[in-house]
Amino acid sequence: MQLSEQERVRRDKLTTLKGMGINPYPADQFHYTHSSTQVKENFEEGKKVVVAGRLMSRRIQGKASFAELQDGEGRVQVYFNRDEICTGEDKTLYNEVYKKLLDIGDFIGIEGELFTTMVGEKTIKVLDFKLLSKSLKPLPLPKKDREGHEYDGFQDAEQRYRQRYVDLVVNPGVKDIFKKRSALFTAMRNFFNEKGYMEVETPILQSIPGGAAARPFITHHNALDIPLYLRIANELYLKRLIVGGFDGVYEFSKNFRNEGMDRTHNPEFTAMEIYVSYKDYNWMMEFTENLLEYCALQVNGTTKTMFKEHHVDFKAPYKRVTMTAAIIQFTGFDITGKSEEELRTAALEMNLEVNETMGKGKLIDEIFGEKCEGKFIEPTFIIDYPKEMSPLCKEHRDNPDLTERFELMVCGKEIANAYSELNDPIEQRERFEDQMKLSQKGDDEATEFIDYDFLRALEYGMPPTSGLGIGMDRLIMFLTNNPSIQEVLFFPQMRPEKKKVELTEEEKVVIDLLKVTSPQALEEIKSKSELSNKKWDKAIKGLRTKDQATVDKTNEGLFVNLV
RNA sequence: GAUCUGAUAGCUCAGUUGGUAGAGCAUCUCCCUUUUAAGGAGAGGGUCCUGGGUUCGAGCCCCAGUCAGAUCACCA
Repeated sequence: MQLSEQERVRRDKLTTLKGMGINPYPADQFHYTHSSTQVKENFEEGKKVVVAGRLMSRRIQGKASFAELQDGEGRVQVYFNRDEICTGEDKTLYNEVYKKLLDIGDFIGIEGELFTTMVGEKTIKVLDFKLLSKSLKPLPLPKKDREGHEYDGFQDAEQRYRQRYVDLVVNPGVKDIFKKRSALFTAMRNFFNEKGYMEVETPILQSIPGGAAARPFITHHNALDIPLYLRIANELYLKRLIVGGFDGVYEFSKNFRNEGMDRTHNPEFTAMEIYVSYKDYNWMMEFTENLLEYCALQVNGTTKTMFKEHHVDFKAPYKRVTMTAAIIQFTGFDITGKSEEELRTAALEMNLEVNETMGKGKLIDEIFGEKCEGKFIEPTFIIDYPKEMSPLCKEHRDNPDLTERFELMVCGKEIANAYSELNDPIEQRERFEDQMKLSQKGDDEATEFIDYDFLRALEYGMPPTSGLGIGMDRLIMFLTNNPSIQEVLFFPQMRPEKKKVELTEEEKVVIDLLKVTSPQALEEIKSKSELSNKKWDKAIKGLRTKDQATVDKTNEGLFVNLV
């Protein structure tokens, strides 16, 4: 392993510590009495405390030193004085252990008493300390001056996401995002549980990926010898539970979609779905706005928030705009009663990219998406979607072309989607079949599987039900003013880091030959390499175990491939 | 998938027309008892993302690639 000088120095210190009889990774529990915030909030001059944390900065001035200790809640200043720590003749603990063998990043436990410095900083005077865990890699050290300007920040997005642990240690704002994320989940759970709805779990491995139209990840179950799909949605399973007789069920659902990645899409993301029996989408709208108002308050302490340049207020109630009205408002075009051809012509006149595979629903969605969606900044319910793009939604009670569906738009983005759920099993079957036709026509967003077990469940009877789905990642992006989904996920998906592989001299010879042409006939490359049989064998086996090359047997013979 | 931008010390970043690789912080050594981004003095630390090419000579120019970011496309 290639070590930097600083890493070697820290390993040497580790050895020295062990040589002095100090265990750098002790096993025993460390009993602390106060957290950093408790120290500051319940501050009393002269009070004895025991604290633990990571050493984050040091200012050494000879026989005295100030340092900062960081724990789960924040930082507190500690004061090391040689003669306080080493009361006798032996000054090793201060001169050697503290000054020379500790580093920024080490975890230590401290026993001390509180005092206020001349500059007024609440501080712990160290009477004794103990190394709890030695850190072998130097942390980046961002610093802030009095005006809040940051120096030497750890800001490179790639490094921050790949090494989130470092990001969290060093950038306190990052921790706050995830505390808020957790607070949001707690708030929703409380809101639902208080109303008597039950949190449930449904399968992530599904033999039919249903409930949405999206490209699934596929895997294989060996014992059953069948394909299984990672869920793209949990909707159909939650409705089965409503059929089974629960009044309200909800699930925070990790969903997986094998589609593009960008700052608003991660291959796995979290949705919350809730289904409540005997309700309709009008009830659900009111429920949703109350829910979001409550969540915003719990997370931020206020319903008002900023997202980029937009001021957003989650205070209920929100405006309701029909999709038809929205399209008229922004394009002047009335979609009511229009045929597929008329819609396509209108879309073309608006310079939208449309094609023959698009049905009515898709065309309307395109017009809405391009011309209207981005215009709704304040939370707004868009209601009454065309039937064709909502295969799981009940037909509108007043208009058979529409469905009882709403989406909640915030800052031009969808964050919630809800229906009066379709519970007519015969119509549901027809809608699925229509989707199949769209799919065969080439619409890759249409559902291509029919879940017959779900239809069977509906045939037993599902009460009138309203369902709501909320994109949790998106919502937390809005509540924390983060335009990138990667900032609100602890570990966003990244391309794997390429490990640099150490190759032997013989292996390098073969790789260099493969770089010229690949695949190459085994006998040919072997003679070109001019290696002995034994060395050749070792080299090619080495390359195969290091995943640098493969040997493939074809009708033409054996070939070596560069990976 | 397309376009643009970027990758240099542990971190943040300079690097001129192609001519010995730089700064601040961090690290190491020495001095220093109430500081708060930053006390003083000195020292060490580099696969300039990778692989080719041009050239007497490449961190810099050319080609190919890797990774990331932004914009777009895609996305119930």
